[in-house]
Amino acid sequence: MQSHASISGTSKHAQVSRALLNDIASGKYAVGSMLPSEPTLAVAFGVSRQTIRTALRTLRELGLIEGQQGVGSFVRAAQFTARYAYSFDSAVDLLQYAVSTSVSILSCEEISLDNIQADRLKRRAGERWWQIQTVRSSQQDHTPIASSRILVPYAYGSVLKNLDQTREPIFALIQAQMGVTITEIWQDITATSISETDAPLLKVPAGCPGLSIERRYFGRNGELFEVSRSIHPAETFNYSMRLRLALPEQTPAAISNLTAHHV
Amino acid sequence: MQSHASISGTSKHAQVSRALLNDIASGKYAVGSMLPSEPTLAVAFGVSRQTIRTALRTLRELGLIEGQQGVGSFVRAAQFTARYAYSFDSAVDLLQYAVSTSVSILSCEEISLDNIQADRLKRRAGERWWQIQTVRSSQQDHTPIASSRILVPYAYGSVLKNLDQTREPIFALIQAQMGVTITEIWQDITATSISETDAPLLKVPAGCPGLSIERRYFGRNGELFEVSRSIHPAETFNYSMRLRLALPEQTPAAISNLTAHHV
DNA sequence: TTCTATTTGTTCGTATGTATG
DNA sequence: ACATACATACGAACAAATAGA
Repeated sequence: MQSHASISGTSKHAQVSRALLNDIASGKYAVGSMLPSEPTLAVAFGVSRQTIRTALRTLRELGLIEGQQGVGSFVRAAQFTARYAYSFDSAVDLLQYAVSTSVSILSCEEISLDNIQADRLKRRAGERWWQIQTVRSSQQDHTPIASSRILVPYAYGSVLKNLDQTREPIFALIQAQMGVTITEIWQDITATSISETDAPLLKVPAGCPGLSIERRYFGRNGELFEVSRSIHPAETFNYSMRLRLALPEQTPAAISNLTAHHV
Repeated sequence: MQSHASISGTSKHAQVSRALLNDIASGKYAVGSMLPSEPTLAVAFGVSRQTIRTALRTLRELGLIEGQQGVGSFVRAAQFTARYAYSFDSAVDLLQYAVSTSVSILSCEEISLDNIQADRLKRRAGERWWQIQTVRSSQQDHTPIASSRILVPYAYGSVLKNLDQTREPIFALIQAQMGVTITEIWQDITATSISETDAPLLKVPAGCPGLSIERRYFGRNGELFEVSRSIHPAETFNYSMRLRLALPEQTPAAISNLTAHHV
């Protein structure tokens, strides 16, 4: 009945995502602005809403857009260009130091976000989250390495059971037990003065310089799964990484989908 | 008409992908074997083929299975090892703050490595290098952002001519003028107390917390092209990055280290 | 506060296209 | 030629979240 033929060799959704990719790169849809609604795009491109959704999913996987239920899809980034790439294996590298360290859980409690927290997380004040406080120390000499404050949405509280009996990081527990995938981590590194509350935990004088690493773990659709903030004493912690020049062959698979659909 | 109810809160395709994830991990579907066909799975799970496809796409994105048209879906791996990649465009991100800042060159002189420097660079003491000292400030309010000490091998001294007239980072100059390619960057981030010498440059009291970023630029054969160390005042500088889940096809060969070393 | 319209998310059914054996 | 299997596409409906009246 309908013409399902691929006119130019590539699929319709690939053509649509390619067109939108260009529109975003060219600034027609600026970063931060909203895309037209899916039904609108469907009419504009002359395809079904499902096809539009397939195209938008590609852009979402590239990190270019983000969909929000009840609101729309907004542009997150104009380009996905990788020249140097830093990659790591979550279990091995991200918490590599975990193997020679031990964690003690100071507290694990239900909290309501106050205004400051809500503002920082871009959430609503009063939302219920779990808050875990831990101190990580060296297993050899028991030197404190990090004081961490971890926030987990209330709905994921079940992963916190038997927390002291597992050695896995919480984001790994959420992935395994809740069946979700963490696709993006935002990491902010700053230097701070170690606060009065952290100083005794880290066994250093208050006011000492410390390295603060805040991480936010996001899922496929931008859901926030965990927020952690760790304070490390300056003398005992060094964050080092190696960045390698990314070869052009290593472009994301989704892009090759757009250009040459079949090899 | 139909029962679209979410039984346990999560979507059906998420439940299906989770179930298949377990089946693959448990060995019910061995690596190299084929999954049942999509219609078969649809009947088995009591969902539509579309839902099965959504679940299979998740597994495909995780690199666990691979679909082949006309054949079926193969199991590629039993376990999902997450790999996150941080990618950036050298000019945009690595020195992104350069666009709204200005650099003043305090000194540019020839030095001989002393024992401490030689040890840190893993070079011989007495080697001749160029040393450049700069201060970077905001163009708006002239707030100091970074005090940098940059070392360049004596042989590359020619790129330092007219240094104050260019806005490009030195590693880019070396690449362009010496015809080499920087393939690897090592980056170490630590918190320190701002020293007596840096404090006046950054217009902060000595002893304040500061973020130290040391970078080493290597060529294809491991040649060291540049070493830079920047000290940033804690209040004005925040090193943030976004790590995205890397698709298995990409497999960037980068190595990273996250270490806690003790003095 | 409640109601309503809008928008994305999910799911179903159905049909056709394309690659494989 | 034929059957099988995945890939693509359309239409329709409901669910959930949101924004505004």
